[in-house]
Amino acid sequence: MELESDSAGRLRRMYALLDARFGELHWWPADAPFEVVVGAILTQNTAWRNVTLAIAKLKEAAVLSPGGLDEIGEDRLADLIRSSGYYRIKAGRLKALVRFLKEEYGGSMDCLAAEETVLLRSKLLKVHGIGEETADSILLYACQKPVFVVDAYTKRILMRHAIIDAKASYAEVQALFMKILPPDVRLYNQFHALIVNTGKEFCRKKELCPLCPLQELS
DNA sequence: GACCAGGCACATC
DNA sequence: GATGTGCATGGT
Repeated sequence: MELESDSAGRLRRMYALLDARFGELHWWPADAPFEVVVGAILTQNTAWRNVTLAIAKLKEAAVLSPGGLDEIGEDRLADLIRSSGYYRIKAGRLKALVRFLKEEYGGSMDCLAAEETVLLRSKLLKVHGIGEETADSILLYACQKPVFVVDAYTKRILMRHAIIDAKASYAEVQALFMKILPPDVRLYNQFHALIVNTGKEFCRKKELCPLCPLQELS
């Protein structure tokens, strides 16, 4: 229990430090909920910069919509998203996603977002190519559900500050945040954005973080 | 030229 | 359940 409350305090301190350092980040960078969903798949194990190029291609081809992606051929789709890497895999995943959206919600993001959170999460996880992080990104950033998103940066930063160990599961890390923080969409959104910003800038895989705003945590 | 990036599915033990 | 591997581009 003592360890538990210690983690709670450090997570709150972490939020305060990063929020003071970066300010309001206004995530996810997208124009519409459906663009969030597409971006969530395209950014799997991929630098965001490469995703923006692919999104631009989809917009240019006027297919960045449920109907557009449903109509387009998978080979053509793969070609448009080439810059995001794993493009054949991701073309199949986008196809699976729009098929799901069409069959379950008539292609409407509003209907998707109106679904009850726990049920929607379990349904998303059954879609080919959607794992826990992608599902939670969709829930939080496209559907405004209070679900905390855990990614590689989250685990890396928490490990560097000895708040979790290497074998902590996705569910365990997520539960840690959600037990400590109130179920607030704006808070979860901002905290995750702060973590990713910090990870990109100060906490890359093979670097220590001499200028990291989290120095004083450890 | 190696290393890395906002994962996931699948095979194998 | 844990571990290993394929998928692929573009920036540093």
